[in-house]
Amino acid sequence: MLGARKRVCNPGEEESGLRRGPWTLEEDTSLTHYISRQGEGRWNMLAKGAGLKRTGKSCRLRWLNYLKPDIKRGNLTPQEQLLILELHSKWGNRWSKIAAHLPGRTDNEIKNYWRTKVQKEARHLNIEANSKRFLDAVRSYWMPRLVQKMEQASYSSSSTILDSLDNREVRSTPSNPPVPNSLLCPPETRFTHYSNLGSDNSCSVTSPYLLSTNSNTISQQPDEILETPSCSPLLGDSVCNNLVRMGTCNEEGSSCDMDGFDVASAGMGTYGNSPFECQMAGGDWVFDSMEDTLWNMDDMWPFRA
DNA sequence: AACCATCTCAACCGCCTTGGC
DNA sequence: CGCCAAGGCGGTTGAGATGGT
Repeated sequence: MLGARKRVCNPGEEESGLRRGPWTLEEDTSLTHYISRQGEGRWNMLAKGAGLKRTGKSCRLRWLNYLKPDIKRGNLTPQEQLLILELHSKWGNRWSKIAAHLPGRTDNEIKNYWRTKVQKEARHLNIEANSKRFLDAVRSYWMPRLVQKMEQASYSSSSTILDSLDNREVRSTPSNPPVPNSLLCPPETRFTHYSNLGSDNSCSVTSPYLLSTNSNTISQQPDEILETPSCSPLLGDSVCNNLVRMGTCNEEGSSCDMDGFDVASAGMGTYGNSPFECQMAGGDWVFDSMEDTLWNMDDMWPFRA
């Protein structure tokens, strides 16, 4: 991990006597010890009490984003990425709200992930990151692959996905090229190609996911998708189990209820009952572009070469 | 080896909300 | 009601790490 760093306009102490910039080990220790004795909150008082020449805000941020014991380190798992994508599609840049559904992850981390990975991908595709177009592309292209990878990991290992799925381990190789659609998922999560394009360039399908082989832009009805219930059988037991382990699902009846969000709606299963409306939007460029960028940008999308 | 470009992410900024008075 | 302080949140920055040439 990168060391503590910070833009330092005026390194060291300011005129006010307050320190800024990277935290020292001593400061971290003082803060941690003080909170372990006194608890969190009243940050300005806490800063004084701990003998820190920092603002209360700075202490709070340091604690919540870095020092808190339950903070999870390391790459985001496919499950976590999937959740972020879907929750962001539902809530937008409500980072703290999204983070609340990812145990051990901070809003800052998720925000950074979105900016460095997702927004960059959108730029590559020349799509506005928060646009419906990009959301459609994510849902129909990125999410299915995350689900596929979760399933693969579950099938291939008795250990947890969380343990085994470092993104760097799932890179495509010459023997693991972009997968034909029919092989993308286990049967229960297989995508349905859409067809029957009408003369008006619209179509409708019923499919757990929509993966175009004829490279059309896809749109869908977010509300319908987001209201679909619970972990469906489409998701597969292994993935559900891992989501339960994450605290994302509850075990009873494979129901995933998270303050209105359910994992199935996170592109993991019950798209199947929602009719999709798809429209042509200028031909092949989106998915052609995705093929170019998604498969070639290492570590950017989870299934990259 | 040196240089440059790009990426990562900790930390700050400023605005908004909340709660106490 | 208004005022103020504290906390919370999203946006932004930039130092250091990393990769490419």
